[in-house]
Amino acid sequence: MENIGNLHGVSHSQTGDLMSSPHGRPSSASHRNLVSHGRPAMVSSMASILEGAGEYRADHALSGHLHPAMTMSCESGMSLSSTYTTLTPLQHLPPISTVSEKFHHHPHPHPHHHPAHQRLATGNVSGSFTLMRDDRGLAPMGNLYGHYPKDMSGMGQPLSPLSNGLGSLHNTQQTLSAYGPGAHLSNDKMLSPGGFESHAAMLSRSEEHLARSLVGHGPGMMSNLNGMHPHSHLHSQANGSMLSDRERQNVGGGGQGGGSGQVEDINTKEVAQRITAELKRYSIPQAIFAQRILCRSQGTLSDLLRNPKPWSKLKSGRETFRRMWKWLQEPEFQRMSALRLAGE
DNA sequence: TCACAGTCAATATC
DNA sequence: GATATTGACTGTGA
Repeated sequence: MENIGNLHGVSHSQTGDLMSSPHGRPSSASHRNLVSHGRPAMVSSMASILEGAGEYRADHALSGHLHPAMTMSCESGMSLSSTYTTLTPLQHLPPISTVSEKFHHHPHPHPHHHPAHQRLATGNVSGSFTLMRDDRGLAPMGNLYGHYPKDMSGMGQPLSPLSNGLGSLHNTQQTLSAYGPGAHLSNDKMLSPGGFESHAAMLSRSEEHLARSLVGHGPGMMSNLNGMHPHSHLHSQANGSMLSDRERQNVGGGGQGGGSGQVEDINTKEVAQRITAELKRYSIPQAIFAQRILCRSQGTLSDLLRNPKPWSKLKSGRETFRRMWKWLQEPEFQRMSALRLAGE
């Protein structure tokens, strides 16, 4: 937490909103500990990042400072708006029907509110990181990459093995420079500003590609997804605010943007495969990802990744896939930040 | 009331 | 330690 948090004065009241687990099952506090486990040696780096996770929110204050979008993920329905800019309250993932609603802190008959749990913000996938977050995110990232030397070197290139578009996403990472004008990057080393521009074009293309591959419908789809257009998307990224465009669109678009409802069709199998690949790539334990990004348990994530149901057959479960999809859409840097922040 | 979907938590397995 | 499996629970809709 570092500095970033301070920047945002926002606190999410909402925390409460999402607090309860979707089903309100009586979970015990223990549950929240999930996060804590995840720290394999391999993931040491990640672990460091995620580490804080264990204590959800005692220091909520911190999180409060964070960009709302980030911190609250789960609670806020993830929808946080992700915005690179702090100022723009954008959009959001539509409240996940399930989660968001359920998370509403209304007095549940069930005792299970695990405050801790729910509060944990899981990353909002939607992303929303503001520039400031860069610092935080980056540092950890470096560690992560440590595991993957190759990848690192390849920052310029698609980090991910995924053939389709993830690579592009990764590239986006380079955009970091954009995000944070160098300011705090010192520690982050890795992201060399250099590649960013050169990759801009690539990014745009790749992202577009990715979106398509993941989403069942054609172009129309994209627009539906969170209201983002591949093209606009790109531009913004180049500027370091990739989300801003989308957000704007969402905002303007109509309400829902956020998403949750807008996506018509996501290729769940593809998303599952990509998520699996990304988790492996960065040595991110399922438990961590599930908890922080999806607000779900490790078992649930494992099942979803291994046995993804067709989008058409999903109901409330779509929300979980949307979150995964959203996460994939984020630049690498943001993804990591989300994991980390959520943990904090 | 019942069936189903989604999830959790415990446990087994790798 | 991480992941996969599974039984049980809860919410929703017919």
